[in-house]
Amino acid sequence: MSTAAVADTRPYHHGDLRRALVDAAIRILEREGPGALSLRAVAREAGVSPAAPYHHFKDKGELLDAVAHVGWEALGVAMTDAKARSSAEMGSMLTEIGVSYVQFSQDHPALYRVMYDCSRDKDMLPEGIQDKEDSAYCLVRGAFKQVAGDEVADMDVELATIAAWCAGHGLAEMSMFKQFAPLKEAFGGEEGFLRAVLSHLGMFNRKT
Amino acid sequence: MSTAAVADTRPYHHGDLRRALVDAAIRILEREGPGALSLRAVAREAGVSPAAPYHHFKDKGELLDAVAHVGWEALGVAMTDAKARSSAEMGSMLTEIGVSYVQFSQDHPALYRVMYDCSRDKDMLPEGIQDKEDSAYCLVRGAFKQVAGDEVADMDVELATIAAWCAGHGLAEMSMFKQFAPLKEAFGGEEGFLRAVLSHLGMFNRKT
DNA sequence: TGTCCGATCTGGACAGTGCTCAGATAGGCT
DNA sequence: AGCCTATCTGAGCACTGTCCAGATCGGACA
Repeated sequence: MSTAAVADTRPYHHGDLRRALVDAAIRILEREGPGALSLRAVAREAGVSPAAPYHHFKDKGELLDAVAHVGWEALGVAMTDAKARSSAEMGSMLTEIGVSYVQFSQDHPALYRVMYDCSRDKDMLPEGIQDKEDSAYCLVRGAFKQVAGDEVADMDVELATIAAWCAGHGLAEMSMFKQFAPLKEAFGGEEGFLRAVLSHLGMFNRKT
Repeated sequence: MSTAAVADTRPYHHGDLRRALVDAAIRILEREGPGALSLRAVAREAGVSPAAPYHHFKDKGELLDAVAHVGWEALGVAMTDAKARSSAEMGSMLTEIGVSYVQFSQDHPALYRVMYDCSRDKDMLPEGIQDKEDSAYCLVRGAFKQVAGDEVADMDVELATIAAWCAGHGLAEMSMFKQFAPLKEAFGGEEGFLRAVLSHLGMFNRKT
């Protein structure tokens, strides 16, 4: 096959295989779930031999890291949008951001799982993900600082941010299980349920 | 047979292999982590052929379900203990339960992960796990009801319980990442950090 | 322009996995 | 005793992640 490759879909030295592989992985993730995400399946989806990915990623984990990176970017965009959308009414900002976070996890459950599973030890992650996660984290903390005002200590803002992030992540994971179906119905769907739960987080410290 | 028929699974000619397999799995989990938990490795650890487990579990997932079942039982015990230990000072009960939950996840991270990963759809879980999870869930709800008193609607208690569970699970997962190391130090270790975060959950709804 | 180098890609191979199945083994029942 | 059934084994299938020797091609250098 020495000629006629010009107009064909694949130029045999792929233009940007790295990118194509990440795209293929995300496509498989959304279509068939995390269980179907094998390196060979990704190569197959990209129309390339099973060994080809190894010229762009050290191993499967590194591919997953790249996928996670894309995920964190998308989540950051969603949360930034939510913040912007709610800036008019200050008090609801945190709720809007929280809802957008959980909503993202519901819209892209497989991708969301990869974002947290991709590496055992987050300190070892390539800085890309850390950055993005960090930037989303900073976005939440910034919102807290705005809402809390000046009378609150920095440490409290920090802890509240962590607490909110944990609550969001926990709610995101729990919402993937179908257990809350009746409650969701009672609150007029997914979003209503999320808002209701979010608004009850304070009860944890209720004084008697 | 006068031992109250404790294990309903009848013993057979090579011992109680079902139980031995679950134990072997947990041993591998604690020793080498979830990545090393293959069905063949479990069989190897139990000193049995790779096909033997299939006479006691339909597939790998069913073994994992059995492992998760043991995990939920242990978690239930830990939380019940924490509740009993704190009953003197009512206000701290929820915090104590929460701390014991997160502590358990830190003490048995691999087991904890299996407890939530073992099945895609929690509604499809064998009733054993559902029961245990349910019973732990009821324990938390009961504590909330005690703390909140009578003036609070049942629905609010329900939502608060869910919120607390989500927060606990989120904190448990987040704490597995090493990112909070400096903060943990600032609060005198794991437990101090947990208590601090837990006590800040209410800030999520701070009014401005 | 022609030649060669190094990055890219392939086919084949290896060990390990989940799972199935025909047969071996050995308790417990009549 | 003799059978029956649950239990266990070994071989084998399709799949996986990973590595390797070689094929192929783009672009730099002559």
